Amino acid sequence: MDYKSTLNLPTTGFAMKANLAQREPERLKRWQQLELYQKIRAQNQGRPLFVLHDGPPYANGEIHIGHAVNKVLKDTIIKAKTLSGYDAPYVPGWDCHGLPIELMVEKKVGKAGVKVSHKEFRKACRDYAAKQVELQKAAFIRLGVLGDWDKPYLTMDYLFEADIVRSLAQICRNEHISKGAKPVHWCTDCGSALAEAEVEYEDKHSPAIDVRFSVVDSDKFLAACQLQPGHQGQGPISVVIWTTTPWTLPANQGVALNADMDYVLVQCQHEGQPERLLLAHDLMKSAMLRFNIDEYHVLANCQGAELEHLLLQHPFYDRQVPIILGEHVTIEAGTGAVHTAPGHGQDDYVVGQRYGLPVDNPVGANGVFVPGTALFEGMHVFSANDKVIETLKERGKLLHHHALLHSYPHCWRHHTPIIFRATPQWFIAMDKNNLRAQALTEIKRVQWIPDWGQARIESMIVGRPDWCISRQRTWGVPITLFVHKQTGELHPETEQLIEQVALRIEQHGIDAWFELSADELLGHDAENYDKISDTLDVWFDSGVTHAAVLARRTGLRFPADLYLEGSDQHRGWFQSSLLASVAMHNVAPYQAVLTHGFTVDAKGEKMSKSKGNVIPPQSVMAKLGADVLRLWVASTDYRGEMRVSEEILERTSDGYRRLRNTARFLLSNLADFEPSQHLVSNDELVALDRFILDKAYQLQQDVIAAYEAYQFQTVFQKSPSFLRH
RNA sequence: GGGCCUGUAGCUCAGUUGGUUAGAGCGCACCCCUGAUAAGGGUGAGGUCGGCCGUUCAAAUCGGCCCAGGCCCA
Repeated sequence: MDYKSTLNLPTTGFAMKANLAQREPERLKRWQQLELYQKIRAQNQGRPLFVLHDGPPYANGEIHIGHAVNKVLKDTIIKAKTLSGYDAPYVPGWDCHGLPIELMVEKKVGKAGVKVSHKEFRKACRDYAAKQVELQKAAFIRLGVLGDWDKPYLTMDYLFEADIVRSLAQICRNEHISKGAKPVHWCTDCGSALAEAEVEYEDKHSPAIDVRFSVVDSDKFLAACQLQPGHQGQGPISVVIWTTTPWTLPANQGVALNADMDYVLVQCQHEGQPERLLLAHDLMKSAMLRFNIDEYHVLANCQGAELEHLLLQHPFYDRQVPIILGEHVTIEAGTGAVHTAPGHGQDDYVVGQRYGLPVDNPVGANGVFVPGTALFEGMHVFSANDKVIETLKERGKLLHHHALLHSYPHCWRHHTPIIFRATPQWFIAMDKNNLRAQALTEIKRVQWIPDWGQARIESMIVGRPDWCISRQRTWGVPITLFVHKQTGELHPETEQLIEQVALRIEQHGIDAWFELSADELLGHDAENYDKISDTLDVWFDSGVTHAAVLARRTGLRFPADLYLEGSDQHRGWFQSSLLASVAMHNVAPYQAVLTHGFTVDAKGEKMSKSKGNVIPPQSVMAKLGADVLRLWVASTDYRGEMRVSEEILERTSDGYRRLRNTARFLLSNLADFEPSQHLVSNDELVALDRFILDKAYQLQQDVIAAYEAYQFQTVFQKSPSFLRH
């Protein structure tokens, strides 16, 4: 006899075994064949719009687990919003220009302008980026992320490139652009700027010198040191600086001390003459030893901060330079006083900006002092070292001189020492036309999740220097400006000219600018103008996605409802997007910004290849399935660091099985349930049923509230808890 | 070195304005079931709430210092 029909056995097509690794790809294929994303778009048309704008990952390399976290969070929100009745499109994008791609391509085809033409090089970059996009796209699809994968946005699309240029034009029109100078790594053999990655450190012999900067007003100086009357010592007073680049002294504009460091004024005799020297307390002994001075005593102690703004005499030029304060001054070497040439050093530049010091650059592209440079014109910087030392000696400013072997940046191609050299650059000026203030106003209007994001980005905006948007690179969107050769002014028709260029770029991509001859647009006037050959910082590209995507595509909207990225983007994309958008439209490009933390290992430490604690998403998907990876993301509080390990994923997998089995049990029990026949009205339900229905309703409300607040870990916590009842 | 953030059972998380023996799910141990079976049920163990010092009648919760870690700078 067959008892099977007499028993209430589970009846369901819902398999017990998930077998995710095998079955997920089949399901994804079905979604694709169904054109599921497009169907959802069509069906939800007319519903309230919810725009989550995708921040473009950089198109280089396999995705790592951080990418997975980011995309899964976005996808979860998109799907939850869709279920809540919104039209929630998702247009993924990629960041395609920039140095990392150039470097990869250089390895394959050689340097632009050397082995291949710039045009061929750009073509190779475009092809390379396209391949990387496909690679990452496949991984994102495999993750189960639903979106417009057929029509993503690429910052290298011709139309996108044209819109970048148009955005620049608008920012120009709103008068936020300024031209300035900034020190960059410079190879005098290449005659060009080098990127960070093109610099290699090698040992080099340099002359190390200690130089006197005489105090201009002794009384004022002594008062600042709070020196007791009658114990003031005697002889000239100097602040002593130590440097290994004597050739940068012609560009000196200040002497930096550390505000919190202790300094001493020392009475001593040098070559028979009494004098007083200011040195860092902790470096006094080593300095005196170096100067070969045995007898000395301390006249006064003070902190660096007390000497701020006092004036010093430049050692060989007729100018006075201020004492300034900078955190970069340390007691590692030297005297505790740092000669500052804003045109020849990064730290010097930054601190110089703070004090409004001029960015003086007397050195030409070939490393030779430009005509008009007193004492040194026509000399190459490294051979000028001797002349500088000689000059200092003549004027009694040289305290000591010795040779030093140290690690020094070199050009990776020529293996010759490089210099820092200020070159003309384009900036988005933070304080021109109210940009910083308006950005800060807009920040207050935005909802920051978690809320400390606001303080974080605020302090960054308050403190940041002007945004240098120019790069001297090949694979980037050109700064399409014409500058008057004599006056340095932009062409009066700039706005209209840029639109003409943009139209050409729409047709032929960025090559259209590089191949353009100025007289095509300017006619006879071309001879009076320089056509800028700089490219834009890639952060500018991604910073204007709101213009090139949100405002451009139908079905989207500017500003977006939500931007969602890792917390590093407070300095990156959130900031570049905010500044670009405020510079263009005076408003933030987003209503809300959500950040997630970084993935770390079981011990809470950073993942790295060398530590061997990296968890590739590909292997998780292959072993446990994308849904387990997604459930891990959903179950983790993303506000802080997110821990992942084999064990954590195993636990997640356990949780997944439990959820799955419960769903199967419910489905099988409902297999023969016909609502029209079997539905029981509320007042006929037994108390236990009413109790559980109420519980279920409460849970539902909690879950909806958790989704609204983007707190997926709450959903994950509460659901199994309920299932126990 | 600076700004911001994190630190509650093996794992993931709750813990409301400071107030009784600090909770949940998973895992673990033991037991039961063996027609929901790569399942299910029951019982139980497990925590110096990162550390120290304060404020308070009372601190996981408030304040200070420190430790470990993360992001961004220097």
